[in-house]
Amino acid sequence: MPTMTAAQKRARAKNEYDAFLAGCPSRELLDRISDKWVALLIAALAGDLPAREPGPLRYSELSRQVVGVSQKMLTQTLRSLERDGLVTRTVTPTVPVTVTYDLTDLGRSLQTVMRQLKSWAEQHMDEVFAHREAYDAG
Amino acid sequence: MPTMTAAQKRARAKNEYDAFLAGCPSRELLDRISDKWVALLIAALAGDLPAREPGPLRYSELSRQVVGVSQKMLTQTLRSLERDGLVTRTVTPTVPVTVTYDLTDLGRSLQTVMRQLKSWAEQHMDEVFAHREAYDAG
DNA sequence: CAGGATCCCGCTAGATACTG
DNA sequence: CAGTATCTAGCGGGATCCTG
Repeated sequence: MPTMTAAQKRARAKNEYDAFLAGCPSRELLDRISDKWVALLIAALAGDLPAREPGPLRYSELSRQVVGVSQKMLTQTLRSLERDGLVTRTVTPTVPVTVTYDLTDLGRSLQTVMRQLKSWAEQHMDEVFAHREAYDAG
Repeated sequence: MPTMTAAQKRARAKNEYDAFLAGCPSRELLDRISDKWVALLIAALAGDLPAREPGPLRYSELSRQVVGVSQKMLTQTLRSLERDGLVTRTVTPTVPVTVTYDLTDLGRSLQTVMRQLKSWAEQHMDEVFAHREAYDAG
């Protein structure tokens, strides 16, 4: 995520600075949390996955649960979540070293909201797909 | 948005097909609605902006309210929303032609959820930014 | 007015290889 | 095990010009 999007730069240049639409920090955050892997990692850590209880997970466990994530994106996303205070990273000096990740309270509060999004998707996807087919047919 | 992400292809290739994490339709939908302009357009059409009531908006009104969106992305995003049954597109044969966009009931139900996300961002951004500074300092 | 068609650039996800 | 480093291709998205 860039520090400032082209849209924001343009708005700034034109001196039309709209709080919600362009340069507002909450917009930045909205961008952040609507990231693909962010959503999945938070769900995974919250235990919001079939056959899993909430609790800390190790790096390798995460990479197994979040099917399809590359090492690069996993590390990168975890770092950004840690930076934002949404997850904790705990290193246990065993050999080899053990690293676990867990949600913070802040992270859990976010998860509550994210869960609703997931819920909406699950409830309405049939309807959306029906619309999509009708549109493509017409 | 691609029909199938690289992650999905990989999952399919490995025959590890996880419902929520890889190829599930609800995942696709989550991707869709976490789009930047989708969020903003829905908010705009819902009237979830300073000094605006809900109601239909014209193409040019949208492009003015959603600061920074290009014509291409505006059209593209509106089309996809229409295809998914989230907005309606109404053409009135005046000269020149008048086109208005409005949320459907489905779109409004989504907006309810999106609003929560926005709300979360607005309430917790200070905390997140504090974490961020601390992290960068350390 | 409401777009369609093109060109083109920057970013970034992803693959691969390496390491404490 | 839990990452880091490097390279590259692909495409999202912006700018620009054009039209019914």
